[in-house]
Amino acid sequence: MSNSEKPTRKVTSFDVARRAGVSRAAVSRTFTPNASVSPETRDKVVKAAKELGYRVNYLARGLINQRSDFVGIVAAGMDNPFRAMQIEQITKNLVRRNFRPILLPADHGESADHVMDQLLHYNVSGVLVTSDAPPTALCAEFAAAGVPIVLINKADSIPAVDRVVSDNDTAGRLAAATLIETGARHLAVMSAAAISYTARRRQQAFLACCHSLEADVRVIPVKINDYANGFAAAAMLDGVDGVFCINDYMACGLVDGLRRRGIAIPDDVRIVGHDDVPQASWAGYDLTTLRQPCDLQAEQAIDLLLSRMDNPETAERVEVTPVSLVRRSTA
Amino acid sequence: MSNSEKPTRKVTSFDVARRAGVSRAAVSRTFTPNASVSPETRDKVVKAAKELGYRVNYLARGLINQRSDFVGIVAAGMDNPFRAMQIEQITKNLVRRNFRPILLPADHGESADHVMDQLLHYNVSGVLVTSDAPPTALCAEFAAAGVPIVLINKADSIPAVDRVVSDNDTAGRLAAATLIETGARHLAVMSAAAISYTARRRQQAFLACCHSLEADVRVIPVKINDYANGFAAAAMLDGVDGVFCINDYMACGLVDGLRRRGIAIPDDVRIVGHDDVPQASWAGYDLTTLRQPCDLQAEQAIDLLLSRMDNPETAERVEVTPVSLVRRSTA
DNA sequence: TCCGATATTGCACACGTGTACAGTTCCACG
DNA sequence: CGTGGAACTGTACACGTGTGCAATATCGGA
Repeated sequence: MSNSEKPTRKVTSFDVARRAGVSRAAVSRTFTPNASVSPETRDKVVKAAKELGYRVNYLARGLINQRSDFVGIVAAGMDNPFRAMQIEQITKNLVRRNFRPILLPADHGESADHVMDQLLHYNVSGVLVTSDAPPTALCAEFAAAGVPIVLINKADSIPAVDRVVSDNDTAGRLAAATLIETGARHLAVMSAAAISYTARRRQQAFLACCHSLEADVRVIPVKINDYANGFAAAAMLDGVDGVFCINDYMACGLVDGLRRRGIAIPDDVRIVGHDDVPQASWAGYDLTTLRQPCDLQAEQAIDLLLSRMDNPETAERVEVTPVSLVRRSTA
Repeated sequence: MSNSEKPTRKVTSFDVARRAGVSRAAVSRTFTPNASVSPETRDKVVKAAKELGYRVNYLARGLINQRSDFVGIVAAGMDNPFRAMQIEQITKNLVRRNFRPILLPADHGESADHVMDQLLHYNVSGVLVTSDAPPTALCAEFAAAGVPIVLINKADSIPAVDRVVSDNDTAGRLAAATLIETGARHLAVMSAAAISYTARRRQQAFLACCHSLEADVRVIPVKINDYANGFAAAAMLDGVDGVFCINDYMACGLVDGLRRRGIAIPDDVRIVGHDDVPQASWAGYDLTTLRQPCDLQAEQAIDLLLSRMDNPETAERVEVTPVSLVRRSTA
């Protein structure tokens, strides 16, 4: 209908004010919660805004408010299906709470620092980190800028940085107990402990529990906790009849590797994974595993973020995500 | 070392200017590419900036430049592993080009509109959409605001909206040819054609090719193109010995469902999937499938975004992502 | 020495918004 | 009718930055 209106300047609150016959402040107040505007002027403003297609410029608002609606998510290893679940839950939760998630992949080594450095340019309200833990110096810069950081399943204590960790101790204990209970006598744990805090922690808990039960245990080292390494590790299981895989991603590989070699699951080898990835419940795997409720974990992490936004001076907190055993057919 | 410096005001270009003994404009020019600053003042500014921990406020910069570094990604169905790959490639590509991806999940019906509406508040440089196509009215608003939109694998033509679509025609043809070539005589295609443009298109191409070859074909309707529906559909294959699954996600379900019923693959039933998801190459599936190179697809989509940013007035373009057959053991 | 051209600098304005402050209106109550 | 207070409105400033314009400094050549 309307002709081509080339010089479509961005419509501002000033335009709306003029059209509604009020001051620009009235427009601002109309779109600011808990501001004082009479119903009549509000109506006039809303009407004019709708006619003009006006939207508040959140960048300008963030400038004046000293805080934006952005939350950074720093993630690595997105090939792991668990990471996909995690990111989905986190982003949905953030959007539900009216934040905008800005997602930064940080795979190759030092890029995590670089990428987080970028975030300091945007007045983000907070940062969630699921990749390697950022260096302490950088964390200090965020703290100085008043930007809370929450680490998910990562690393040891850093000053002024909150953390959410899944209950790795219980996980290790449950894994050992389940394997033994289902008949395993020669246990093993598979993990690239050097890489990840989580892997290291679960491995330790598993070993500790096995030792306390005086069970026979070995460590099967892998380079990375992924499918390929799990598959390859099937060749290194002589004399083992029960394996705890640090995550399901790797466990799927192990299952396929064992089948390829004609080894029966769970009769010859029992397997317990971790995470309860979607593939774990696929009929092809039907993996006994430890469920890590990443919807709850996302909730916890974002709660921590908000509470530190409100009072930044509190001591760092650690929230533990509960773990529960999901019994399926591999153990 | 330094004492607790509570009133840590955000450090601005003004602070840097004072410390370096220059004007604020000099600071701005130092951090603006292709600006005119002498090497000496630049050095002074850089030194002062480092000492103070100064970072350019990109929100303010975006305000003055009328454009931010943000690119919106609207995605649905993140449980599908292909979506995870897609998002990983897109975000990595964007970050490499110095954009910040803001990821908005849009699963439940109308929320895509709502979520995209939010983006108009942020002066985003562009939007990539992999969920359902946004309504035409909304697209017009983006066009008016000068914000390019690129649809990935979605919907039909919308004015001023560029698209990237994978080569669905070739996919359907290759699938049919491969199934027949490997001995199938009674074909079927599985897809929730009502839901998705891509599914509809691939199905059509497959049927057309079968008809032209005078092969026996059926359509097996499902509600959603996911694992569970693929698994359940294994019960509906009487007399079928070759199936084209619209995506690998569903194909994995079908494979597991058939195995459960004792049906041999590929001897009794041949299967061709689509996407070449990571699971397709897992030993447990070893799926013959059509590879859709989503790294290339991301590149194409972002190229379209950039080229429309430069000249917004051009007619809408459609880029086709090539598809290639990956022969594995299911066909 | 003088002059024109070039490189560099600072001033001042603009981007679009939130809100303190003072001023105005209006109403209820004495 | 007078008055106090509540509700509302507009003015003016602030947020942190990029850049046009004019002014100044520098330099090479005649």
